[in-house]
Amino acid sequence: MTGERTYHHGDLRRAVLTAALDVIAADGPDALSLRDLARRAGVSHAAPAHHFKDRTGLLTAVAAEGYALFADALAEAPDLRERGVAYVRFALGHPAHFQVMFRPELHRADDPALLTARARATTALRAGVSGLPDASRGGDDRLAGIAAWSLAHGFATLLLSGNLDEPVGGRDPGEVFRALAGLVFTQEDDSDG
Amino acid sequence: MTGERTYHHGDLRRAVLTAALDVIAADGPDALSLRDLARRAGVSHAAPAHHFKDRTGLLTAVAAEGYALFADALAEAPDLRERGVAYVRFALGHPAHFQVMFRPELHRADDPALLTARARATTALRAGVSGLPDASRGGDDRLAGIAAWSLAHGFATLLLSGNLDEPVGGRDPGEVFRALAGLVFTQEDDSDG
DNA sequence: CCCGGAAACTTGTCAATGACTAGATATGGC
DNA sequence: GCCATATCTAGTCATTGACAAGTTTCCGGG
Repeated sequence: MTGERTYHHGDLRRAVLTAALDVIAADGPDALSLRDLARRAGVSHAAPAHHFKDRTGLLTAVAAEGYALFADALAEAPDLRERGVAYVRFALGHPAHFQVMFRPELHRADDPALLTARARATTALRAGVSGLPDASRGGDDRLAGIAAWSLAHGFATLLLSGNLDEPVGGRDPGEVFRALAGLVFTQEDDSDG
Repeated sequence: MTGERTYHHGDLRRAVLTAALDVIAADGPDALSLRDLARRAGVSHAAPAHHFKDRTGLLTAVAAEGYALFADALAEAPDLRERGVAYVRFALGHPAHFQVMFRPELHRADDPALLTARARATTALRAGVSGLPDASRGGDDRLAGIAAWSLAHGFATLLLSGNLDEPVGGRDPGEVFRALAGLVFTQEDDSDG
């Protein structure tokens, strides 16, 4: 399978998508060039457009795939704190997806696949707020949700942009976030430990 | 002064910088084109390069100016909570600066002006952590600092990307953040109210 | 078997851009 | 008044995204 060049690539869509993730993870979405991806896949410069329409289409596909994976990752977390840990781990484990997901100006806002996947992720994200102990909520679920999301998102974002390199040191970021959450949301009991 | 076209613009550097801020605030840094800025300033397409070297140079200048303004804004805040409020207000009040500041891949990392301004902002940012009541710190200043920064940065970032439009509604984001901080850092007394 | 339509891919082209070079013009110190 | 220099112009090149039109392969119906 590797090396056979027929007129039909076989799975050009996946190949381009994967190459795009490599480039984005290494140099950010701005460095993405359709023509470069075509070269990597060994096809003509216009071939990718057939699968993604244009650059925005490709990035929209990346975002949609990202939100789908994100929703899965969040759904596996048992409680709010672990959801936060999963949030951070996803950002570090899928930096390309994550970066593109939270840059709406890169997307086709009305793409059906994107909307569906994002809705699923949003649901998974909100699911856990009611699990917070009362003392931490201060009686306002919505505010607590914003706080939790902001904390996880800020931590993940700062990590990805290299702004927390020394403070975190070599420690596992997931663990650091667990400590953060413990510090910030006064854990009285919650589910497990 | 408006309309006089001499060979020398007068203050092309400032004019290009200001135009750049407009474009970035409206359409993000990706939409920035040196040639477009030149057109807006009424000069030839290569004129901006003389002041900023290249696109990266311009964005580096934006980031440097942003960090300088940011440091000033943070320095005026009396305590940690207000520093967070100032953080959020800065992000919303200077969206172009803020966006560029936290996208290191857009900068010339070794630019002296950038390094100086960022160092000043970092100092201002860290200054307030020791002001936290003990119960909130959990004995770890560094962790509390990360928590505070993550919360403010996450909230600001999510706001700017349009992800908190409905939850925040029409309320003043600074006020919302004040509430967030009160919820998250169990305020026992702190300075003012 | 083959035939026709559709999907996948190629080739060619255009306008826009960033970067670079060389040259023209104004400015300010002396 | 004069010259070094900062500022700006004009011209060029390679790269890119987008689009149009043509070519090759695939696949299902007859």
